Amino acid sequence: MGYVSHKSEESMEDYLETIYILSQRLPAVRSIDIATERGYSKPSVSVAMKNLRNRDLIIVSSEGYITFTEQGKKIASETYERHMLLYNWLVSLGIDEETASKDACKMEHDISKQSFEAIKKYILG
Amino acid sequence: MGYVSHKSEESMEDYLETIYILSQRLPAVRSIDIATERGYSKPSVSVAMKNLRNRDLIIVSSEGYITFTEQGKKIASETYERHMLLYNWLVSLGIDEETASKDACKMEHDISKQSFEAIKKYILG
DNA sequence: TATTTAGGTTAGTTTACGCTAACTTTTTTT
DNA sequence: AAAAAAAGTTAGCGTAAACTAACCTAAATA
Repeated sequence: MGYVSHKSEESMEDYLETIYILSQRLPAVRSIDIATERGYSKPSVSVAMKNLRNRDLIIVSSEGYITFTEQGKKIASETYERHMLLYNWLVSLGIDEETASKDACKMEHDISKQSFEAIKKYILG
Repeated sequence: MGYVSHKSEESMEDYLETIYILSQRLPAVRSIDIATERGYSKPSVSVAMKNLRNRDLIIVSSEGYITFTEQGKKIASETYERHMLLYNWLVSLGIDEETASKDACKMEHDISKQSFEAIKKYILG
């Protein structure tokens, strides 16, 4: 019945990627760290974490520490890998780091697995 | 005061690109043609055209025929050029046409002018 | 100890952009 | 000429994802 949004998972992937990056930089990741990193309000992150929890992509301890589930880690690391591939490629083409990062941040959500693998093979081989 | 969406102009660019493509295929472009092409309802297109009109990107005649303003044509052709560049590149990497088109459709909105020019130079040179 | 600060949540708002329902007007068909 | 179809509009709905305001709890500080 009625209209069902076909919104992509862009926002979810971005959150997971942010957690992934922060967990390499910090001993533990909390909602507030994500809010600070992304420039979002606490409630925005709180709600987003609730959604990730409901989708079984993260686990939040009673102290508020965030870790991945198997599934969540898979999406996070894949998104990060896409980002780095596109970023490194753009930088190698002479794009400045800030622009390359911004563009990669957007493109990373758009490419199919097929295109990703093809680009990877093309760039690395 | 309050929250202001920082949504990109993706939807607007998509509509302009569709009009651009349809105007190469049809003698004249109407709202209904856009709705059919994109699989959108008439009201969705009607509202979108009102927005494009308000932004001075298109002109709609009293008969309902849609043409570009200078500005609108610029955005439309640039978006289309990005699409074709990315599409041709992905196809050249061995991606099937349908996947290449889908991916290009999304990526075309994401790359900065800088990255676009660099990719262009890289692919064509 | 009292107060402040930090972190998190809930409730309600905004904007974008799809949708359906219902209307008008014009054109086509019977 | 009457009815049906085609094109467009307006009004109101649903969802995602940001926001602020206001609240709670626990830890740090004065």
